[in-house]
Amino acid sequence: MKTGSMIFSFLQVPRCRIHSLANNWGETFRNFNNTCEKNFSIRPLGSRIYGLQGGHRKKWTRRPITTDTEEGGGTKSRSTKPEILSETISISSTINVNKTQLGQLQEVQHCNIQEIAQNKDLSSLVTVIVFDIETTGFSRENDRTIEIALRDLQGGPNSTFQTLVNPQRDVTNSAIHGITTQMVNKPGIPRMEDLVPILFHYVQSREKPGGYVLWVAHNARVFDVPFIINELRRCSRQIPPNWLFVDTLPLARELMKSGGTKLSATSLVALREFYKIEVEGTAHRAMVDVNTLSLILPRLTCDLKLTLSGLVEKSFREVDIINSKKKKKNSD
DNA sequence: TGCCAGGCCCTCTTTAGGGCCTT
Repeated sequence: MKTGSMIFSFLQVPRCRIHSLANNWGETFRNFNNTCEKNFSIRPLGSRIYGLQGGHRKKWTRRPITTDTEEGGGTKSRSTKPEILSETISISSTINVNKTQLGQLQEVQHCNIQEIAQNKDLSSLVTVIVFDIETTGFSRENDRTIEIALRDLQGGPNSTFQTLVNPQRDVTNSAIHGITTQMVNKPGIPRMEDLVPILFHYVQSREKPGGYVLWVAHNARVFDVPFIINELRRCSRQIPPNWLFVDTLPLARELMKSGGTKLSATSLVALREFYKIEVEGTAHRAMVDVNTLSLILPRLTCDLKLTLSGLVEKSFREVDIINSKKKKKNSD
């Protein structure tokens, strides 16, 4: 067994001006749970909601093996009361990459979505993670990821994960997201191959025993998921078979088509304006967009009367993308 | 030389084309 260890200080962000988000978050999920069916039991985010802006203050450091988890290790307990947090925080997690464990994970058979969706105890099996990536462009072949952020909607300690990624090439679309070549092309920023085992380990730590991870992103089917698949392939890795994906873009289309709403477009911005969601920070930074979508998701699913089971039924797997590609290739 | 992303959806369509959506 080979174990690689690394310290990942992936957040050094100002925890400030998030009071409204903290309130919205709890309120959103309370309303959502009250309105929707009981089996969609996402808990309100508890005590720790981290700053949403600090893109320029994020810092990756690689250090000798130690653990310093302010939020998650349980060594330091904090109030669960949402509060305005002004100090800069640093979260570190010891990442022990156990290749045997990861190998076992990949041996799990590809899941049957219908069977999962019909599980009576679905909420105890599914971890819902909203995620977003920033990239150097739209091409999954030629472009690279430069930032990744995700939020486990269960909330609680260490419910967010965010880092810049070194693409080992110039960033030519800084005007879109504000991430420059100088910010990511330096030794302190992890390359994708460094990040993947850490990310897998983090996600594994959020999974429920024998459960599934439901990844949610806007335009996930066409952009984020194929992009991630290609990134993993370049690292000789695969999507774990217990990962499912939900694309909120078709959900938005469904809502728009259903009529009775003033939703006029299906972009993330249009949805944010439609639901009157205010989020601190600049759009097109990964964590800001994650927070936006995290607030949109419960409202969107509620409007569509979608339970967790319904959401799982609308999910897709890596193999579905591969199969649809093959299908298209054969029909061309 | 020409292309330079790709899939979904709509319609003035289906033997197609263009807009939307993601960075």
